[in-house]
Amino acid sequence: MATARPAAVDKRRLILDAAVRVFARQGFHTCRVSDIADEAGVAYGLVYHYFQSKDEVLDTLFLERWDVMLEAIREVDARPDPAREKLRAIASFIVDSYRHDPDLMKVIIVEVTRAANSFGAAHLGKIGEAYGQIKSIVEQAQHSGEFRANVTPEFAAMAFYGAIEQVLTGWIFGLLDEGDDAYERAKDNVVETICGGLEA
Amino acid sequence: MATARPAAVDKRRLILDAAVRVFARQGFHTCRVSDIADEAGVAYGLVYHYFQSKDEVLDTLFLERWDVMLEAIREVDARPDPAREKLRAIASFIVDSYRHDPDLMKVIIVEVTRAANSFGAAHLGKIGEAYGQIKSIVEQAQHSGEFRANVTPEFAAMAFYGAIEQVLTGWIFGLLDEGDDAYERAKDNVVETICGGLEA
Amino acid sequence: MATARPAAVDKRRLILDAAVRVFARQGFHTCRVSDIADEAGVAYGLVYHYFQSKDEVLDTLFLERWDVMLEAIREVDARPDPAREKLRAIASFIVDSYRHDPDLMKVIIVEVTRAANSFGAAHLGKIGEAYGQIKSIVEQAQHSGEFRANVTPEFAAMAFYGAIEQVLTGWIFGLLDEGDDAYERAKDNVVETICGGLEA
Amino acid sequence: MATARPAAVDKRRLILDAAVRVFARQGFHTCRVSDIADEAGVAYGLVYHYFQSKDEVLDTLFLERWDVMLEAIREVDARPDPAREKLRAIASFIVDSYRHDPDLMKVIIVEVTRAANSFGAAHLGKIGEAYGQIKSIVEQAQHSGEFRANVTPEFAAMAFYGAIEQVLTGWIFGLLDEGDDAYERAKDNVVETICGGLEA
DNA sequence: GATGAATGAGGATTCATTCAT
DNA sequence: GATGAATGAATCCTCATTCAT
Repeated sequence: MATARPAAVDKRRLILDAAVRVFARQGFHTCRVSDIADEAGVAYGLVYHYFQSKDEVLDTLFLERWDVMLEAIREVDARPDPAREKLRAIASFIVDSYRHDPDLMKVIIVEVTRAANSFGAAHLGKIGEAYGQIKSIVEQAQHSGEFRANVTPEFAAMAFYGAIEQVLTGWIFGLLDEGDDAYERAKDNVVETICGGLEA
Repeated sequence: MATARPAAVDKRRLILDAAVRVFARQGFHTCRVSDIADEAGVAYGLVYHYFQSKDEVLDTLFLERWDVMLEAIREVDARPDPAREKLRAIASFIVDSYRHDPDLMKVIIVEVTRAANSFGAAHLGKIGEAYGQIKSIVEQAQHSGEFRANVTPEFAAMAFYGAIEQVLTGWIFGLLDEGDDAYERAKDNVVETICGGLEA
Repeated sequence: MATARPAAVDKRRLILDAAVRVFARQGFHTCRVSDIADEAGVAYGLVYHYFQSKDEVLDTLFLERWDVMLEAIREVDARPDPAREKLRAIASFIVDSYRHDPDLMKVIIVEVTRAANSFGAAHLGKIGEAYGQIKSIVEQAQHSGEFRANVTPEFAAMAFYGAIEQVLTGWIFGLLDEGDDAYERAKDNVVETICGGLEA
Repeated sequence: MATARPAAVDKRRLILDAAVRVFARQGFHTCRVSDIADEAGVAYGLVYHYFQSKDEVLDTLFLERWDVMLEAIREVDARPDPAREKLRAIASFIVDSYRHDPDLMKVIIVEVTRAANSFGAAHLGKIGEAYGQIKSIVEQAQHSGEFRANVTPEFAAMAFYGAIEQVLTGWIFGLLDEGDDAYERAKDNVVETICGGLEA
């Protein structure tokens, strides 16, 4: 998710990057299109040169990043590893995404993934794809005997994703301690909790 | 969470109940105050006779219900049961809340609990109380040896709550099958997954 | 302008007196009918038992007091005194009215007399009666030779009344020093200025 | 106070000029922002493109004009003329302002200067500056012996300004005859009355 | 007389979007 | 590509007034 800018400034990219900061800071609904333009240092008419609407700016940010994640999950799934390793790799990818660009992940989670009534609804399909991938990993593990079969894969996928998202939300809103250690521990803990269970 | 109305109609209650339906159907931000009044069959201004603002209507709905849940969790925590039983009782309470009044739970989750930028922020304290209770249950279980200590209680609380909320969200948006069987299975599955782990 | 209350509380009077305080404190347009009722310690429906509207409360206050003033001016005019004495008596009456009940005079001046677009317009006739009385005094003095005839009586009346009202406004808004001395000096100064002129 | 418009229409000026007509006709509180926009022939939102609020439109009109007047008074004060001449020049300026643009002066007096509870309060400082200038002229005249010292300069300033404003108010509300003759006479009469006094 | 629940008209303001330059 | 002036739809809230009790 490198946001490297070409030497000759790409105004479209400039606007997208500015939008991430503004959405993260003020929230999508609270900010004005002109706030994005100001942050990017361009006239706000230019936003409409590159995007059809304010919505499309967020849609673009979400899809760009979510597709990278879906691709990463697909790649993980293709590995010959045990499910526990795969789930750990996925959790790791998501946590590292947050570590690398917390603003972007905040926007994606707060404004899209958890915004069930607005953008969440619009991107239900894309979001569901991720659940589907995870579900498929669990399914395979149940067939192979690595995982028990007493929990439906659909359910397990929701629990796994829900647990991670809740932890990120905890970081985003200061309910959980952050830092490199915390990020690494979180990766372990998700897998430990969901795969291994809390019980002794 | 009986919404039984006294024989002599309580207009305030009428408005709150109407608001649940309208918020669930259209979303908080999309509906107009007049939609609530129309749904309740009262005059526009009466909403403002009983509530300071549109926000306060949602705040009231949330707090009414959330306090019931906090009380239920406290009651569960006071029992001499193993943590697994306690967590099952909590999951059970939340799932039954959804079964009993899906509109209200939809509103609470979609418009408050997951609306991190608006009402979620306003009620962070109240929401955090629930996390704290769950954390405390995990903590005790770790001390007693019922739970392993390799996961922080904070983290476990987030994972547990996040998993349940994600499942409810799945029902709310039609990503997971619903029905009495599904509800009962969900209770087991949450506990099974978080406490017992997915692994064989 | 005694606001003495009968032993058996007269609620209508209670409301009028409360309205004076509320109008003076918050202004007519800024206060609510319920503010008046609260100040009077009655339910706000009662205001509508005694008065047709919020406007009528102010109308009543104004007319009550203004009629007293018109009567006083008529009485002064009937005296066999020189015009200077008559004008002094009128100025004196107005200043003493302010001294006796500054809230009431503030309301009358700020909300009626100077509120040309609202109540001032409604009571133009009554207000004009006062100008007419003063004009008549000047007229007589010009005929008798006490006053010069190089200024129209209409104009003189406006100048006289305008000067007094401006001074009261100065007190009301803290632009001029107040106090018993200031009040007495003001009476002299108005007459001194308007009748005698500033010039040496 | 020429309201001449540049060939290329200045919409901001268009809106201000329209606001003068609308405020004069309907009063500030009675008119809607859309009335101003309609009168100016522009879209509703354009008013908010140039001004923060409806209030700011009136503030702008007042300050534009009041500053011109303060400057005129300062210029008058700098002359080596007798106080009587200075006061006459000031009265003259105010009367001519009214003659030149009665709507604007009506708005300034009715909606600001005499609206003690709303805009008058907001501009107390600016209004007070005018009183201060006049006071200073009187003060100097008392030192030089041109004026008697038996009236405080503060008081004299209030009387002088109050007399003029009352006369303008008389014109505005049809209580005094208007016309070029009346305007000229008024200038003389103010000075005659305040400086020379009514007495023979 | 007294209460206060119930009514509903009225208007400022925001801001995404368009478009002429 | 860039700019920002111009557009106008959409809605929350206030509060005077009515009226059943």
